[in-house]
Amino acid sequence: MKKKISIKDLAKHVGVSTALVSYVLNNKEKEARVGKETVVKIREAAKELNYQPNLIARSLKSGKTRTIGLIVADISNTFFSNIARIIEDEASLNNYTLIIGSSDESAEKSQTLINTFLKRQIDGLIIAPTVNTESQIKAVKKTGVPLVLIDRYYPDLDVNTVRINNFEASYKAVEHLAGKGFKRVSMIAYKTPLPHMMERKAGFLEALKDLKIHSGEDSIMESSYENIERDIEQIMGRLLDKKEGRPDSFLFATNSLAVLGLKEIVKRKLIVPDDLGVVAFDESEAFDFFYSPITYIDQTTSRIAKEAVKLIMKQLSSIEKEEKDEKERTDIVSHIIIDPKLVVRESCREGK
Amino acid sequence: MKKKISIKDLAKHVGVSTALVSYVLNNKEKEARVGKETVVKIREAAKELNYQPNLIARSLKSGKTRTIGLIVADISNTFFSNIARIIEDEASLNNYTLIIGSSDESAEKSQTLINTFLKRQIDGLIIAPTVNTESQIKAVKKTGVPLVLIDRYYPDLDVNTVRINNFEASYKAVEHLAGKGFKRVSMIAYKTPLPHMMERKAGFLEALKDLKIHSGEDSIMESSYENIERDIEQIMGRLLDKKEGRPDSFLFATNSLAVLGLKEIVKRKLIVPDDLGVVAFDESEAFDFFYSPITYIDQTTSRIAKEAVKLIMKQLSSIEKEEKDEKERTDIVSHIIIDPKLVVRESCREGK
DNA sequence: CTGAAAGCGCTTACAG
DNA sequence: CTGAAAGCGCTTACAG
Repeated sequence: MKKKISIKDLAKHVGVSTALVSYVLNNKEKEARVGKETVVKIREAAKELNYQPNLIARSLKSGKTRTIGLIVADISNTFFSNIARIIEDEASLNNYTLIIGSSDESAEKSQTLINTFLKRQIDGLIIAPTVNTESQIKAVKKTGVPLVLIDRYYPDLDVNTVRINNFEASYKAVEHLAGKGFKRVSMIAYKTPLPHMMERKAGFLEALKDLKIHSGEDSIMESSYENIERDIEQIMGRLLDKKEGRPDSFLFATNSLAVLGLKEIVKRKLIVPDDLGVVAFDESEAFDFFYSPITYIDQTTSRIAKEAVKLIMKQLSSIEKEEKDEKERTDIVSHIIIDPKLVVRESCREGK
Repeated sequence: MKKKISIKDLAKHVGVSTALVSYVLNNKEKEARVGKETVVKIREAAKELNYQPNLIARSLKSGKTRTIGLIVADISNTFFSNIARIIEDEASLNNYTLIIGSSDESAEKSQTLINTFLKRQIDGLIIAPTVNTESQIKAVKKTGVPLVLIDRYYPDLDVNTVRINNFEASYKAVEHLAGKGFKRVSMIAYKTPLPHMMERKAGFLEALKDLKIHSGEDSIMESSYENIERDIEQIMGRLLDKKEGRPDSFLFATNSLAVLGLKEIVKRKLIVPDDLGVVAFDESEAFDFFYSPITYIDQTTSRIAKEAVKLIMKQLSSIEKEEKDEKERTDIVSHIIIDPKLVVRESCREGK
């Protein structure tokens, strides 16, 4: 292992002080009025010795790490990995690096990740928050670290958010199904107090009422996060194997729910959309490949990601400005609410 | 923004030196023989003031960041996001944090990421290398940073790798197709000198020869990485629209190729497996959802990820030991080659 | 135009 | 049992 070379090594090599090396390598030779020849010599030495600055040292000095933390439920879920990818690109454009953590919908893991990231002095934090993390979010907010919630949020917290209009999304989905002649829609959702999910359910119920559709007491069925496979199997079984009053269509509240639900439908050799109409939230390659491509609610992940990074950057630059001007911290909170798009495909053609 | 509190603040608050605080908070009170009461007072103060150590400072001192860098082609690709997820979990078990970058198969981006990660003093690097990055890998190796290549590799480089037996995988796939009576197999692959892809092709060709199958000069068709959508459309068009000698089955060399290829098949209303047999590399939710679930070569992403982290940890602990003993660095390179599993499903039932 | 020095927040060998 | 001090690699105000 070759020892890493430092600014000190460079300084010795050229025969100047470390200060000069630092100025030159940060292109501040003008401000520091460094001699031309010295500049050239330092530059050459840096190249020759393949000098790589130690960003850890710089961070300690500057108090900035140029790192953004991203906490999602599960980075292997397409929805989140798509978002992560765009966030990575946007961050990189601004010279920020991304560190990623998966909370698995566990408040405990979420707390661990938040702590780790804060101790690592991240400059900003983007979170898709999990159940029971309201106090964690509040605590982050109190630290003053730029923060944006994506996808999910807490309405009572005065924190930046980027999300879709979930109520509207569900409403539109039902409207669409109704328009196609479906009469007995069931929604498959998660059992959780998370507001984004509550709103999806509320929009669904409101639409049922307005459109005078209903599907009895089973209109919304809920799965846990922990035992999603078992729960969906059970729920879909109960609904699909009904002798009477079987739903003629489904609204799935996430891509994971849809994927598992569709498996149950296929297992029973029921045909979409002839026997059952289907609309799902989120995207999934699987939706394209189902024999009857699934109509879905596009959350436009790339917009969510871009807006989130933009909000982080905005906060970062206002902090910088305030530090310079020694002004008090002003705190402007934004809520970016994106209009959901219903991407209509084959899975809910005219019902029977 | 509340000022972060440091070890110095704690020391002042309790009325001791920073040294004691550091010892206590690192559970080294015994080695340092700190007084019992002092220990208690320091612990309480730390809790009261909600002290969070600055890991950047610790890293600067220790030279270790407890960070692992992961560079893949694209984190939004299921194959890589699955791997990333397991690596995250394994790293976390060892108290390491993950930073992730996507190279987009570009040697330039790869270099930028490598540089950034090295400057950030990562303790280990896991890379799925891109074309023309052989020299980059060599340079990383020279720095002495623990390194593991996954999925792809360079045979001439003396660097740790974790990968499947690609030759064998293709061979098995063709064997399977042949066994099901398919007689004219085409492989859809990437045009790239990357060895893992070359071997997939070589295994394919060898199997064709051994099994006396052939599909003329079009047995292997190659797409670029850059224009994959356009290329696949063109290639599949050329093969599928043939008047004579149309392939009766396909081996797709990655999940992305398969997904696009299947779209072309569907577009032409050709039926899998009646008209065409299909086997693909990698997993994809889409494979489960195709009306005829796709037979695929399972790369067992979780094993790849776990072995990769294990190799990093092994290097890390041997470095530590050597530092302590002031021994010379010994350099043991491992190649973990995982046996591919063919997961047989519907997409290549008995051919006609 | 250039150098010496302080300091970011920690850790740790050393002295007492 | 405890404190003063050096040092990790950088940046930057200050003095000359």
